[in-house]
Amino acid sequence: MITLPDGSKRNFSGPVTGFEIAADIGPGLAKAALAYKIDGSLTDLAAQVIKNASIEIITLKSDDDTVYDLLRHDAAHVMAEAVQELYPDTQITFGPAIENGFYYDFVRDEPFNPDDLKKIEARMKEIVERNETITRDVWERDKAIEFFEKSGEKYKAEHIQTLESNVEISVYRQGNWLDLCTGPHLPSTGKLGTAFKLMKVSGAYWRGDARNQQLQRIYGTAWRNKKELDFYITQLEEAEKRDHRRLGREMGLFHIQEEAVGSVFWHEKGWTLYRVCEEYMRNRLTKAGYFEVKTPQLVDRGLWEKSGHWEKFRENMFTINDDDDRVLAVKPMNCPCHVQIYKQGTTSYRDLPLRMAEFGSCHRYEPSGALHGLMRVRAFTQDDAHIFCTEDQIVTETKAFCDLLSSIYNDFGFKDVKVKFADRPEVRAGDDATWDRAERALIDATDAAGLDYTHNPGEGAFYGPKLEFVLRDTIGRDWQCGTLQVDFVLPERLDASYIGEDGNKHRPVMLHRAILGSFERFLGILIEHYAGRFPMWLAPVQIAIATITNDADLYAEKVANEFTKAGLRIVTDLRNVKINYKVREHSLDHIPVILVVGRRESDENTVALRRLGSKNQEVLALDDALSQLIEEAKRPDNK
RNA sequence: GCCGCCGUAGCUCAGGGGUAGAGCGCACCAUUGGUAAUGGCGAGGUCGGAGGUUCGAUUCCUCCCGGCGGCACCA
Repeated sequence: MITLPDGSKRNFSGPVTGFEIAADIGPGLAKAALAYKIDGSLTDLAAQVIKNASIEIITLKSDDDTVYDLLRHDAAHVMAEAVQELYPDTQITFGPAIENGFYYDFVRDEPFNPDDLKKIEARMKEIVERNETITRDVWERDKAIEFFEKSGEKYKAEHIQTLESNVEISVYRQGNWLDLCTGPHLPSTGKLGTAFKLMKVSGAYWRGDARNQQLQRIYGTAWRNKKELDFYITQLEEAEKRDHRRLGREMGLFHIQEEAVGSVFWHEKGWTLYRVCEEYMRNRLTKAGYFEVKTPQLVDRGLWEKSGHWEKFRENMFTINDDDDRVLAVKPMNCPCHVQIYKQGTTSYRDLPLRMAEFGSCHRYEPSGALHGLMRVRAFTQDDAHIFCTEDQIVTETKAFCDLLSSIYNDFGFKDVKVKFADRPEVRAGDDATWDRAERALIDATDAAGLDYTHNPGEGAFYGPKLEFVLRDTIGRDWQCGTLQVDFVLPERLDASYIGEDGNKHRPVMLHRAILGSFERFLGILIEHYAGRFPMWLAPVQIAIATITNDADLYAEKVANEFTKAGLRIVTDLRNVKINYKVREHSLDHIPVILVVGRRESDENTVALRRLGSKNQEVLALDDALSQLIEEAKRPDNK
């Protein structure tokens, strides 16, 4: 007895395959069937159902994820078959479906180049054309190992050996090619269709470990039809247009050059954006009870040895040998310096919590391959702060921090924020009892703050567990920005204390926390989030005042003066070019508002207001435009 | 750091063993115009750097630097 998704039932006298069920329902379905689900688990069409079950036939029209996984996994196999046909000296390893596509990792002495990709893609299409039947066999473990050893597939053989002994060894065959694989797969290579494209070659380590051999990975994308493929390609092109490195150049925000790899040259407009964010943050922090400090860039290695950084973070630190044979490190973090400020004088329990903030300029030696525009730099500024408090205060401080953080993300236009709880890593400072306490405290605080969170095991900082705050941008990408870390270790190592109610010395707890993370990275995210079209309060230039003819110059200057006096950031465009040209230029510059003034406006004391992205304009009295735009341009913390 | 690709004008890119070309931008001239490109004219390049092969290298080879895409890394 088989139950279909619509609730209807069909009887079969004995075991049947998915294909037979589909055929029983109708020839069209039999032709379209790709795989089927038995009681929800995806299976090859050729597999049999032997008991009563509810089943669902999967076709190209079924639920997206399942179909894509099938197509993409098959695409990986077809690609591997093509590669081994073209380059017989190649070994296969793994080739899964991934988001938007697939990849396969190969072992081959010669590198694959872009020309090879074209050839492979063409061969893949031939294999689809051949419509090879895909069949599944179950092999004995030893036989499988022997087979792969003999055919020179060392990695496959090695992989089987690492599998648990009770794991079924299944092999999928298509034409003359076969692969060790758990499946499921399409019934034949023809079902893959041709809506796929090979995208790029890269290196990848065997089992993801940099100590292992590096394999050659070929990435591809695969879709249900050409239309979807084209849409995806177009999307990639659109994403490229909002790339912050491109917008940074086009909008004159910043640049990076080879004499200062990993460091940013902020141009006037970019620096304006930066300052707006910094002033906004400073104001929010002050209102939230923080005070601001500034600590040295170069600090003797002795302090880093005490803090544990010299041991745990040495390879990421820039160091300098001064003339007196001292070794100084350019600070990669601000925490040890903050403890030094904390330790000046004596602290009473009455002083706690102390919320010490710094827009701390840090340098870290990041691996060259990791550098990426503003997103990953070697010189950056954190919106860093350390809250020195008692253990009892962790909960309220955490809650207050979470509230502050969501309010700030909201102001920047990020509504979707997720929280991850990261607990003790393998390499850590402090004993297990301390970690138990720290993790307990942070979980309690998180619960008290009413946050939903997911677990991120083993990803805590070396000195304590942390909350990671992940925001999602307009095009659905996730960015980890904020963090809150509970630290019982550093106060101990650097001997920070306070005098308690009982008159004795106690250790404070340190909460390390950041909201934006680094200004550089956060601005990169903002640029891409808004695709350069910033809301008024962030826009480096808020208003362009453009004249129609020189008759309006005097009036335009008067308008400009009014807006400048009101603190708005404007440009005045009196050039002798057509208004169309001016509108185009300022629109391409992503200036949110263009005020056009001509003879008419000059006579009537008005402005013609046009917003970025709109073709309409609105004529307003100058005073009205002024008060309206002043209101719109207010920083959210001043509203 | 590793693998692959790339480096030609400010930007985007073409070219290719005989010292370079387009579009946009920029400068200048004309044009004073009503909401996303007015027309003309001109300047601008040690072809990433250093070696090598060659009569001759921007072009071919080697090394270095940097960029891009992945991988690894990301307190």
